[in-house]
Amino acid sequence: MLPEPTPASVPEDIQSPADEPSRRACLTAILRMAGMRPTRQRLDLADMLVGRDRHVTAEALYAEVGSAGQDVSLATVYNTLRQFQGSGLVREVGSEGMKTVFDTDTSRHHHFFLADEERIIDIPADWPAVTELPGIPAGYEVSRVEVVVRLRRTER
Amino acid sequence: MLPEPTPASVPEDIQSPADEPSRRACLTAILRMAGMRPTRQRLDLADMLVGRDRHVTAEALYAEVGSAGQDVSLATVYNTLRQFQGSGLVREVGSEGMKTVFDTDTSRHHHFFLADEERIIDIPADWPAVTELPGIPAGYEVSRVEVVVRLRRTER
DNA sequence: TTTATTGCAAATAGTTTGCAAGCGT
DNA sequence: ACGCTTGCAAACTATTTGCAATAAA
Repeated sequence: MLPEPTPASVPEDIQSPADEPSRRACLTAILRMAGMRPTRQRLDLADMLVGRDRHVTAEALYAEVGSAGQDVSLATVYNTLRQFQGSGLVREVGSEGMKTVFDTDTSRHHHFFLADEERIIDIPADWPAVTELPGIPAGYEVSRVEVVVRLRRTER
Repeated sequence: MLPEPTPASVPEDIQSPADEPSRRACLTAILRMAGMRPTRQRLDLADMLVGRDRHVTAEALYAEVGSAGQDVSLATVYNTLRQFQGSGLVREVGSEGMKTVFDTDTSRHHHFFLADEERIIDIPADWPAVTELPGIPAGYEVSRVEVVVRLRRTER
């Protein structure tokens, strides 16, 4: 998806992985493509996220960036994560809005989630949602399987 | 699951549905069974929830109970919903904790959720999670299907 | 009368925002 | 220089909690 950046000359006085300079160049290109100025803080954050396989909270990323010597304010971490989200660099997990929703039907069933209307509808319990489970990590057992089918209004 | 309450004599000077008094008796029994004192506010809240098919937020329930003339403080609504949840009278929907989690992998895939450890693990994208969709309400289209497999440590 | 429950206000947690100062182009 | 970004603090939203007053057993 990304063009390999031209390998720049690599100085040796860097304590990070060997491909660090070209990685920075790559990240700069990505930010530009997304219409964002490649500021120091955006590069630092992108560095910890792009191409890595992670699940992070704003708070955790803030702590991490801080302990790495770089310095990015918490507000900027929040704002930058939202910008990255807007550009498809990261994706929000779960998050059915911020309020807790309680369901009076406590039996096994799944949900339609109408984001635009802040509304939740039950999917009938007899729907064969998940017929086969993925391999569970050792030492764990399934406590609940929840399927959320997010709906949006059809255009026109 | 509940024994039918003995049908009490039903006075006629009540503006609620005809079975209201026996319903209150039933709710009282439920609260007692759950080890809660059947206070006025708990009965009022249980009345709007038990046996009805609803998805409510604390805020919405508070507004509703207020506009119904009864009066329950917001804090009590919150606390009572948690108590009801503990007794299995209601169930929390979704809610993977309160912090927003961002995933650096933006491709289609699902998640294991380890509640105890505040940790999320990707389920490999090739897992055939949902083979068949439920009937979608008219006027809507699916924007995303998300499966959360909640795991807990196996005891011992 | 003893113990549970309520309501209020204050505390907390997570996140967003306004605005002056600073950086990228 | 011009405009986007940052950082700080204050604002906000959702929820919990401490505690004195009150109601249930």
